Amino acid sequence: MQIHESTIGAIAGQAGVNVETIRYYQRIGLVREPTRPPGGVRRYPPDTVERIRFIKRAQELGFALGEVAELLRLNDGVRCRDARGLAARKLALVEARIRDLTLVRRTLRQLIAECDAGSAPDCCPIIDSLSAAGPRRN
Amino acid sequence: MQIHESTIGAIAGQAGVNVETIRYYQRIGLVREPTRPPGGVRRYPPDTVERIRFIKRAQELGFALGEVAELLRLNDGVRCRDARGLAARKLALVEARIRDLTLVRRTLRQLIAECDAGSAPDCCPIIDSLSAAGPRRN
DNA sequence: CTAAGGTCCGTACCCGAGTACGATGTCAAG
DNA sequence: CTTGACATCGTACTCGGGTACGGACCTTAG
Repeated sequence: MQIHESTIGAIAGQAGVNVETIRYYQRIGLVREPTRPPGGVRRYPPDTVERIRFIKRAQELGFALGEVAELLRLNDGVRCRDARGLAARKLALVEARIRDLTLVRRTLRQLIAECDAGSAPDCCPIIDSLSAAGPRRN
Repeated sequence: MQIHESTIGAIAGQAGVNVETIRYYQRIGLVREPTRPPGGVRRYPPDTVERIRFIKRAQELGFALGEVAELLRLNDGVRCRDARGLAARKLALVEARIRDLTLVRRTLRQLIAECDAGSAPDCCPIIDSLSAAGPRRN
């Protein structure tokens, strides 16, 4: 009952998601749906758990499910050349995000420092700083 | 007609958003709705544009509108102490995101380097790396 | 004054990412 | 063999973040 179980519920438990979530991922093609033995119950290979954990992890990092699907195709597909391009595009995306967040971090740190200095009567000039850092990029 | 306009359409134009979006922001309390002169049309103070730009910028940086509302309260509110705490929590969040993304960046770089090396028959071990970096944190 | 274009307002719709639910089927332990 | 837990499936609902639409009203240029 241990080595081969992996019904949907077991998988969900191990991956820490709702059964419905797995069903949803199957609907959108993120997780393969094992063929069902006629009049039986689907059994999932154990790496399904890893796959779902990967999805969840990537999602936390700010990838939408569509992007996650692409990332997974890197691995699933044999098409290494496509993969490289995809990874490169993703990398650029991630780097941009890091740059932006680094800016936000600096702003927040300054804000906190100013608050701590306790000086400013107009403490918390966060809007000014952020909107200055903002659309001026264009 | 220039100096005092700021009808909703003008504001939307300057901020680069849809009129409907401003209406939406008003519904959810992100943007103040100026009182309407009876049988007339609302006029918006020019800083509304800045506010909306700020919202859009913060959103791009990964803040949900609810979080943006909190950020804005930092500035609107006189409650500097609360503001500091809020900013500090936001900062922690941003730092965590940066750390995570830095990991992803490294993974993607490695992946690309490996692809370029052209060696691996199982090119693109991105799932392995990411899921290793992933839920193991628990 | 009138016509065009903008505002106001409510309501409905969209997408992404799930969650919930109810009917029916399957499986395993007692 | 029955009972209870779980699986399957379809459909509907939720929530965030908007977009679209239609009818009424307002404003302004010609």
